Amino acid sequence: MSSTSPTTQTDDRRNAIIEATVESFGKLGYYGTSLQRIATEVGLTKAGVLHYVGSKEGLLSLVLSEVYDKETVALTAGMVTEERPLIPDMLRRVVAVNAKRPSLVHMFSTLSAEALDPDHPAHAYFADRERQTVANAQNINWFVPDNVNVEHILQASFAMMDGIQLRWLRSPGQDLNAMWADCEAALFPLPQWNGYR
Amino acid sequence: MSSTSPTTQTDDRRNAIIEATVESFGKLGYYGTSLQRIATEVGLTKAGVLHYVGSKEGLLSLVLSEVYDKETVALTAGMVTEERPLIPDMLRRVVAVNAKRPSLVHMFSTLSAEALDPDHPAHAYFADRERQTVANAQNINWFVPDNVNVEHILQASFAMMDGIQLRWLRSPGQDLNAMWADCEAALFPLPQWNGYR
DNA sequence: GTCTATAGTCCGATAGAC
DNA sequence: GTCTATCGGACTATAGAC
Repeated sequence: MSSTSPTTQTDDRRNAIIEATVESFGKLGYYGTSLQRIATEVGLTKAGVLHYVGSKEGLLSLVLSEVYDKETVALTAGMVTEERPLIPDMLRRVVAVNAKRPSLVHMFSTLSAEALDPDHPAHAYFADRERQTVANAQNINWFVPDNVNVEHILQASFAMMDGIQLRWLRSPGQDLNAMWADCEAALFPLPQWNGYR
Repeated sequence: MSSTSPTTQTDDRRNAIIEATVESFGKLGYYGTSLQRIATEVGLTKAGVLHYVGSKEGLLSLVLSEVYDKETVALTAGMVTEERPLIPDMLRRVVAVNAKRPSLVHMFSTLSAEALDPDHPAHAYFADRERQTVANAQNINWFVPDNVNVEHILQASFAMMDGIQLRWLRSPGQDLNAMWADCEAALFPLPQWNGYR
């Protein structure tokens, strides 16, 4: 073994393909994206790109699986061990992460709408993802005021987050964290949620 | 003048084109929809469809303008004259209308995500629509509890509605009105909003 | 690992017959 | 008003040279 960081050039290509794909899926969706576009972006031919991803659906699998491991799991799972986990606190952290990755949020927003159609190649992925997000969060022993329905507030919160992210992406120059702060004030009004957020 | 209902057959074609387009834009988006698909659906050739709509962008203008007049304006505008307009009440009415038009909601959800991209032919339409929705609602003298920020609660509510409609469309067989009832309970908690919803 | 070449299909749009 | 025919181009994917 002559190299300590193996296949660096191949990995660079892979990463370039992923980056270009995230950008294009966000902007044009899966149907609107062509292999030629990705190829041009990374300086290859169509055949060159296909060598890496096998097919157009391979592009999709690549970006979805790549992102899944790195983002979705770690965030909520990390709060299982906290002593006094607060829902508004968790939501604020998710938003803070997303605020730094607009292109990823853009891709997920575009694909998740396109994938409402049951025939879309990513439909099952997004349906599972929705189920898992709520299910994961419900495994935590949240510290909330009396008479609060945890399932309902989680569902409502994640729905609002999707909607506010769409608005954030539509109007450039806005601060997602600030927009969410206003949402938090509406979702967790202060007499009731004093000490719980 | 020999006919009392003029150009009936032409109008029928137009309506068939609109219906097929709403369906296809929802399922496949603007980029994913082909004139051939619409033509096949309404029993014409591509050239036949182009006779009615001029171009592919004409399809888009057709469905957006057709829907705009009939839906968006009437709903919130009608509450300006009410004596004691309630925000939760208005939202419930909007949801009730949408619950009966899943294909329209589907089209708007898909296109509004696709049109996040500033180069999308419907980008300006959706940006204006977002501005107008909040602006219209702010012209009403809502009856709300003290210490409630009307602008924030409206923005948060419409964002949540977008998100819950995505979830509704993703999982068939759910009742949108029931899903929204849970959201309403979270957004307008009962000690504070007693008598205001 | 990357290329060229090509197959085969589909695209939006136009011209012109009827 | 609807058709056929056609243009020029884009698409995914494969085969095979280097």
